[in-house]
Amino acid sequence: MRPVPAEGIERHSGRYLDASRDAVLRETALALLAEVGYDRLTMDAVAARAHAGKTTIYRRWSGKADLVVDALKCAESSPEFPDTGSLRGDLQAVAESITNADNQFDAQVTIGIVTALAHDAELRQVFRERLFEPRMSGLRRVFARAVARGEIPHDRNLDLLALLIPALALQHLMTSGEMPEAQLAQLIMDEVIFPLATAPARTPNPLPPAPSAEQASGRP
Amino acid sequence: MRPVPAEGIERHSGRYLDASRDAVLRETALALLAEVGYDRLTMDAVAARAHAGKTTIYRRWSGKADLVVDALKCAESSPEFPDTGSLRGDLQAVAESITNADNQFDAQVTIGIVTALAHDAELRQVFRERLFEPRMSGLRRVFARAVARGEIPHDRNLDLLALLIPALALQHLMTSGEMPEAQLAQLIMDEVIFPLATAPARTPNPLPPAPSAEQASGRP
DNA sequence: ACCGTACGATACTGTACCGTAGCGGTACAG
DNA sequence: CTGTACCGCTACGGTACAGTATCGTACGGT
Repeated sequence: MRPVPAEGIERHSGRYLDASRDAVLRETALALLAEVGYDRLTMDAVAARAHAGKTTIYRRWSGKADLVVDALKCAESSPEFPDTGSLRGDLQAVAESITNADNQFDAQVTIGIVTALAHDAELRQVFRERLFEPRMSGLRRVFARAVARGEIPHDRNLDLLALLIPALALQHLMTSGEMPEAQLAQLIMDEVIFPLATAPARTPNPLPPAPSAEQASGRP
Repeated sequence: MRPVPAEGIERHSGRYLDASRDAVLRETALALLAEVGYDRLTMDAVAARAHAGKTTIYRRWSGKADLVVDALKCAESSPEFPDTGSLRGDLQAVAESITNADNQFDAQVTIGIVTALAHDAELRQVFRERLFEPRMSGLRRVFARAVARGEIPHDRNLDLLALLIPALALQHLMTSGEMPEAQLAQLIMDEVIFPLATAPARTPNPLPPAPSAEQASGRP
């Protein structure tokens, strides 16, 4: 993501930047971000935990914001869910993945930058591209497979369906301080995601489909 | 919430604490909390905006955390939705309320304390009691009315249903920086909340109801 | 009237952090 | 081999903030 010299600074001769320190510093920054959040993250703490001098950090990044954004950009996520052959099996795998370490870590990172997200558009974009979208597309693929199998009707909005899972997980994390237990995750799958995904097409419902939110005037 | 003398401090004679300053300071703290978040909120800013001396603050509260928690405790919310006579009408009212000022303010406050929430159990409890639960019970009443009308089957989990609305709103706020537009709120109601609430009872579904999340062993 | 206290305003102390500079020591290019 | 620039480490100046102290003033019981 960042070539050997930091900016347009020309290096003439002598030693080059030790690329192995880059990764260590990025990982340390991310770990601290998850632990204490953006505002309480200090450069001294990053340097101390990475057993690095602060000079080594500032030789690579211009400051805290630059370091954190770059660390987020370089953190790759693993958003792939196995194809178990059925929607119910896939959703069970998703439910179990919610409690695993990677997801916990991402969630803590998310909590850590929420405040900064509120007034930093660049950070918001990085968050969406690097944390949010990868999770979402993994989930979307789960639902797309189920549509292909014929388990989900074609009129279903898969984006909306996928959106529900991280939204509920994050809310639970905020209100309880911990990610959902496997039991709650399973409950959400059984009582929200699965029924909503597999309910019969909406034509039999005794009301108009209202495809694009009509501005409701009076209602009898 | 806080009687005239701050703590067990006995006041003997002379002037009493001006109760009208309490409310002003609490409102100012809450406003700043919504604007900049807990970590960036400073006592100097509260004092300056309230045209008060810092002494006046510290005479009432022991510090920043105490002030913010007390301000949250004293902030009452207005969680009542009108009964329009139908679930669809009620949900439209809910959708519209999402974009109004009170809700916007509460959401900004929520964002402002998310980071602190992550490692402060007391604050988390106050948040749940004062911000989260009032909203939730307002929503639960909407669904309870619909059950009474016969619009929602009795097997539906109303808590889970109510949970979806703030979860999606908050996630949208985090990823986009703004609360959902009326159009998106309406879409959520039409495509998620309403179908999930009013879908026929789950017995016709080709799978067991799984009423209390059975620890899924192997699935064939 | 008097006295004690709240009030706003300002100044102050102590701490925590950011970002830079300087220290030996060391690795790599020429 | 020599010079340059990296490395970790420590120290420093500058700034921002929490919380306290102090001042003159305005109240309000007694």
